[in-house]
Amino acid sequence: MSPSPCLVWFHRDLRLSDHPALREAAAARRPVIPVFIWSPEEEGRWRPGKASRAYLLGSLKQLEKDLQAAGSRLVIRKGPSKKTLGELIEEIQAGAVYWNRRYEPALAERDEKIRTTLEGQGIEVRTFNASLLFEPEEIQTGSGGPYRVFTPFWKTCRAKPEPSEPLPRVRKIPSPDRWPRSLKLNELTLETGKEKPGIPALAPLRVGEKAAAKRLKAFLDRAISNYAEGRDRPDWDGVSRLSTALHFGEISPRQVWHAVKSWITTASNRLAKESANGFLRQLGWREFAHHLLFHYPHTPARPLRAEYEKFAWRDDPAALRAWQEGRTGYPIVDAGMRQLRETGWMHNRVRMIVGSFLVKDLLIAWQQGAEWFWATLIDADLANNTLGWQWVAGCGADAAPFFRVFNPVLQGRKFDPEGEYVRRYVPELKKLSTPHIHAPWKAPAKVLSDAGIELGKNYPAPVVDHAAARIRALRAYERLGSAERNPIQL
DNA sequence: TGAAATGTTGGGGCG
DNA sequence: ACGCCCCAACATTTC
Repeated sequence: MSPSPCLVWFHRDLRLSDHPALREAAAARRPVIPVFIWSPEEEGRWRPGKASRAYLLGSLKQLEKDLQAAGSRLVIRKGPSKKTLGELIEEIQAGAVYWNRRYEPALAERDEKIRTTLEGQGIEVRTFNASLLFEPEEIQTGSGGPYRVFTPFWKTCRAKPEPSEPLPRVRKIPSPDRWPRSLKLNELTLETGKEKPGIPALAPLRVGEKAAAKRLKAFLDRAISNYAEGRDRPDWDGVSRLSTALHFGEISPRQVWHAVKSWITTASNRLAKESANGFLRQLGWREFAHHLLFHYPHTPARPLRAEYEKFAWRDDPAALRAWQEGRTGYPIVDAGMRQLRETGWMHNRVRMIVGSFLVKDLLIAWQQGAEWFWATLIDADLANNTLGWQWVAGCGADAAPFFRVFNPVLQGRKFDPEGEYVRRYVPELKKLSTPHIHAPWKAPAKVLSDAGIELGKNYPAPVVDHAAARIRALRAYERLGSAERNPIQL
């Protein structure tokens, strides 16, 4: 009698290398059935947005091909996870289900319930860590609680044993005698959402596990040695751009970690080594984001610092739309927002600038920014998105103090000094000379007309005056502070 | 992973 | 020679 099949339930681990669930199942010499279940309603408000779904579709296509090359298939289903798994188990008489864990609160809870149910039915369940260097519970403060400040969090992580080496790629996957039925990928209708905006065009060659490995190699070959400077330069190709691949698990943080570590040992100069360590620290922020989300599950919607619940945000749909569409009149902000719409991605430095602008210059609630990013980013990740917005709004863990207001003109001049980034995404300003590129409203009339720009006609005048908006933001923050000191008695 | 306001210092012009 | 003022340049404080 042949051993019962094992289901390998794919989540955000769309790869064949360093995939513990698949590796263990394949090593057990029992038939393996890789399955992907589309059940977005189980993610509640934070079901994948439009851009994310478009990328997911591409990534699943690549995974299908890669599984086929290993002699296997990807079984695709949709419906409630527990019910769908139950049906599959029944159909193929599976004896085991393996998966790599997810840590988003709703999903972690769902998966634990499924585990309990399956185990109650006598099914073997094994789960693994494939998407973090350090799992949320294993890092604790001296008093046993979660961290709220990055530096001590990361220090504790670094004091632990190194993350384990990545597992080798699974090359041959044992097949069952009979495959269960499967949907076609396009039957998941991942691309048909009606909500705005449209989806970015994705080049298939840039999606999937192989593309992710290439991206990492290219980063190590070129940009990492100058990452200390390059990470802040949206006009350069100075960052890894691995966020999307990491979110979908086309590459694992362990793979990135060890590749960078070994690069450091071969690097010759001190600056390059420091740059690479700075990049590892960025992986630490990703860990920290997951740690926080796990321990403070309410934070995608509500501030970690409770006093910010009372902050008097403005409701301003017109300004919000101007921000979303890249029509604020501040070139660096508009360039970022248009890069986001056109490509589904934005440089991190610019994410901070546009975030600060929404929250502080426009005084619009950070949650509205988080929702827009969620809909438009191909790398949308609940942990990272939550941390980023709470950081910029000053209401999160280890956040920028509220009075730290980015000046979009100075930031533009500092990090896009030639204006190349602005000109790439805001073509109306293409002919404007560099000294004026970040503040067109201050350019002499002749300079503007020579560049073919008519403010308010083919490029907007600033939606707010930054100096005045900054003061307004500080006032709003001040009121929050005084309310805190002198709470209204009920 | 700011920026603006305010304070300090030191060189040079000048009476 | 000296004090005074101006004002960068830099440092510190404040928001």
